[in-house]
Amino acid sequence: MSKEITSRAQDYAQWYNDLVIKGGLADYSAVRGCMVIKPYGFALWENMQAGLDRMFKDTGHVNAYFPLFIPKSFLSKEAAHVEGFAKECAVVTHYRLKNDPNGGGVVVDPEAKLEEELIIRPTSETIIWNTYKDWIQSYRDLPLLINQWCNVVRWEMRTRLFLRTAEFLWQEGHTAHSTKEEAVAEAEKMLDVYATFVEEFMAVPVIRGIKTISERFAGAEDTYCIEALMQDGKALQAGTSHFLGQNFAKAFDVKFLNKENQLEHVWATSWGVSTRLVGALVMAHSDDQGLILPPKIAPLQVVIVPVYKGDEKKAEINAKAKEIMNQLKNLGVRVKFDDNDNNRPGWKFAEYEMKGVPVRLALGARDMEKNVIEVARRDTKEKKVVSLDGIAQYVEGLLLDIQHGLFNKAKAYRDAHITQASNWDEFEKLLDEKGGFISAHWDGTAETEATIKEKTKATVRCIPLNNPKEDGKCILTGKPSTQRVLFARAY
RNA sequence: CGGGAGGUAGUUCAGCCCGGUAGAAUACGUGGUUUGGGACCACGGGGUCGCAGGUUCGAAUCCUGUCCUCCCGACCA
Repeated sequence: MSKEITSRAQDYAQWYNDLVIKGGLADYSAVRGCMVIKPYGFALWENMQAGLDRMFKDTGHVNAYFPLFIPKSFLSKEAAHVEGFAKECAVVTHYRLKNDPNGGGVVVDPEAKLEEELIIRPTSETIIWNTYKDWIQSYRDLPLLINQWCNVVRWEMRTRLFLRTAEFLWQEGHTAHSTKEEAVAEAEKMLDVYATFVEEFMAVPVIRGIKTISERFAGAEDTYCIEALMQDGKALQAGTSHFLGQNFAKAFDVKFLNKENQLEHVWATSWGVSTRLVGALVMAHSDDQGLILPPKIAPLQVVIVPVYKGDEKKAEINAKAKEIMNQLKNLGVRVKFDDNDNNRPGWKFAEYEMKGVPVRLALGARDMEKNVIEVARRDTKEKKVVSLDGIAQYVEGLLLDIQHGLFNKAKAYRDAHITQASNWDEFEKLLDEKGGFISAHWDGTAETEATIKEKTKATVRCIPLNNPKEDGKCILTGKPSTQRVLFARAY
């Protein structure tokens, strides 16, 4: 009762906020644009980190850590890069405080002005390439495949929990290669890692694609992306991978001697996903009762709720519940036995639904007599009475079913929301009435893209990889086009 | 950064227009009865009313400034 959630139909944005706050994922903080990630939300992020980190290691990457502060002069070395980030950088100008002589607490000590200001990293290309310069001499030093897990700061005008905050957590991979082909292959490989992770762990289907020039990363030659679709029909960029060409190598003078003993600039990539993934997860699966989390990354996969009638069966029920908990633990299932006596079963049912725990087991005296247990799955709300014999294996299988069920449901929704538009009226109508991705011809110019954005707020989300060629006419200008691209309104 | 709304008990909010002892529900603590979809009774603890100034005999209430949040826009992962 005290934790009612606004329905999606009533106010989608408020629904999302309610889930994040009432589901215990995060809190607002005293700092503008910054949030506190609470233990339950952080556990989600940790599970994402664990899955991704394993995949990075399996593809030959190692972790390192570079400074939070970047000398201002570094940022200006790559023209497009500065352009892209200059407007949203936090700058450190002083290094000391002192007591206010007027008694107003502490003030910045004007004596302690930094000779060169430090930028709090919005991303680390510059500091990393400045470092790589010293690490790379020969083709034998390549490829250099490094990732870092860290926080970054981008001073955003308008923030939303997880989706866009001034400070956020992410990983950024930065690699150096001896050939263009190898660097492009790396960028594509990491996009594939992201897509696999998001689909298999988060159960969120994505479209792999390439960004248009106006949407690509500042300083990149090509930006690859995975785009997901949220339940309100808006697209969300879930991860990006960039082929940086030799832009940063040239800006920071990073050269290597090739086998022919000639100096060449190295080829680069960078790629990242952030805590934004938590937002994507929430919006992809959840319903009006609360969160729905896929088993593979749910902090808690199973909860066991005991149901008593008086005290006499209590010890017996608890003993059995603990036995089931241990069986599940032995199978590697993240399980909790909630024997808290302060809340009644009904309260617990609602609470764990809000928190999105995939499977709930309820065990009472009636069940004990019949050697059964009630199994409820969060995604479909289906309840079933199942024999206690082999219950752990049953639950293990059910978790897999739920994982697949969530993905299939999200994919069916996504596929049903990729619609072709053949003329402008249809295009606008689809955006307003149906949402989702609109597959349409575009003349390939930035001007047209900008005009469409101005008129409809929709942008080209991506040109899908392996996009079929097809002659057609631009939806706006009627000029010739060789392929359809995906438009959508986006987060 | 523009427009709108808001900040009072852990939470949701009333009180503010019209200045005069800070309230409700819920949550929390204790005891008891309960427990198959958000239990009930009794007693109890808890708020310098976002913060800082000002007006006043007196400010949650009026004035000024400032910080933070939400929604809509411009910008963006």
